[in-house]
Amino acid sequence: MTSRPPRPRDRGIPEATVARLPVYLRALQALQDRGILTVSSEALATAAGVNSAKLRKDLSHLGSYGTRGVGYEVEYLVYQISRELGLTQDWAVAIVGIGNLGRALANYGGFGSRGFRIAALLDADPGVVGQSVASIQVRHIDSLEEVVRSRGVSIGVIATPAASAQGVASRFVEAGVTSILNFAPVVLNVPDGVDVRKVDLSIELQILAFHAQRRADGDGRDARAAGLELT
Amino acid sequence: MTSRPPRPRDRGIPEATVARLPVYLRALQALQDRGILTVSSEALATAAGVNSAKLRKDLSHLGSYGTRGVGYEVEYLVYQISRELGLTQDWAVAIVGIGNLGRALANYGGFGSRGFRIAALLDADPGVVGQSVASIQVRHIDSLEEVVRSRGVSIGVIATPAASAQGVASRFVEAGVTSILNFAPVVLNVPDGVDVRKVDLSIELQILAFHAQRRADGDGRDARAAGLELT
DNA sequence: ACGCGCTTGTGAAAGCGCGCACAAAGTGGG
DNA sequence: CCCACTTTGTGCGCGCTTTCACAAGCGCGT
Repeated sequence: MTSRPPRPRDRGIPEATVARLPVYLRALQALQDRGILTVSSEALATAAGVNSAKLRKDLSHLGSYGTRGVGYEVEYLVYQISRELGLTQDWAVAIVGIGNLGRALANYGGFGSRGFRIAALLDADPGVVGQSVASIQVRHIDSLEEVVRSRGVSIGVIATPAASAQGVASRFVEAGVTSILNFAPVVLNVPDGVDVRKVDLSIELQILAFHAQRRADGDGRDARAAGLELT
Repeated sequence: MTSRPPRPRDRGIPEATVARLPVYLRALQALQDRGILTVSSEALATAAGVNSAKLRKDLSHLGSYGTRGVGYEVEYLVYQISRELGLTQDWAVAIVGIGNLGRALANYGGFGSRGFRIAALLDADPGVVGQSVASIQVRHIDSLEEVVRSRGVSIGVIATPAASAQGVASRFVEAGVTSILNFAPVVLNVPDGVDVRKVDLSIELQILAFHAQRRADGDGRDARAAGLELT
């Protein structure tokens, strides 16, 4: 709107677009690894599993980074998306709950290369505290506040059992963490201004089951015929 | 029109609603554990973290299971949602890739109680094959087809490294599995009719980082004013 | 029996996201 | 220099989602 020339990108990037940028970024990095310098929206869209028009519209929210008749320069686009997502800066992450899931997260290589640094691993179990996971020593949950402060943790990951999750979340918030990724199957209660994202392993399975059942129901008879009766 | 009284629910449930039903179900089961028999849309909506009007509209797609002036009977609603999601039947799940994530999934108690049964664990690593995880013996990936057939596996879970995911997916499809839950950070290529859902641990982190950066940008100064300077 | 208060179920409106289709813009060949 | 070809960026319409607001319905107390 107002100052357009010096500021091509708009601050209001649609949420749906934000959710896809990491997918594009990953596809672009894969292309980069293969030594590809330039890519068309069509090719990138295929690699990312989306419609090419959607891809172009998504990228247009960041600015006009393509060249008509040519496509997008891979390296440049990687940089622009990274910057937009905030991956050019360093994010200190603390993981609470070092069970199998916590270990899986700690060992997940993709973090380090994308601007995320695991600053601390915390657990309540004395048998786990002191162990070394992914070359990081697990500390007791009691030191959460101290760790957050001293290491500048800005993102908290909760991989505890459901019963402990709300308590951990509250302590994170109290300590000043405003971004939380929650793997526990509970709805967290946090004040405004705190951003919580939830990843729920079993919800996805249930959605799959719903569709599978739906397919099975319409199996044998025509799916459209089933839609005819009733209403 | 035809058989309406015995079949009040409509087949066309919006996708957005389906994605929320598991959340309602979990909230309801928590209420049930606390001995609560009846709940209003307002209370349930709060527990599930959604707007009450949205909740009512979602439930209305299943049928009229509430009582005006009173609310919803918890037990009845649990049954209705479970049935709609297909959780009253038994789903055999095979998990491929028994690393930390695969173990976390195998040990995740929530599955068994919700209609999902882990029918098999598979891995390519000879060092892992033969181990017992969650009281199930890990078998070699080569027996995937045999296992799917003999155990009636209908849902495949991929928890392998990215490089192996597409191969596993193709084998699942080949073996007749039409529902796949993918934890590997790649876009899977599958034929029409196969339902793939993706859970990506690092994408969620990147979305959090975006919002955190956004908050940080507008910090101190007015958010709108921040849009003026720099590039 | 009746009315009052509470809660559901649902029209209607507003908002958002998706994808088509095309003009604008750049490239390369002759 | 011009023309044919390629690919981006986006206006537009459509359908899905969310939210508001309220009529309809139910139970309870009197």
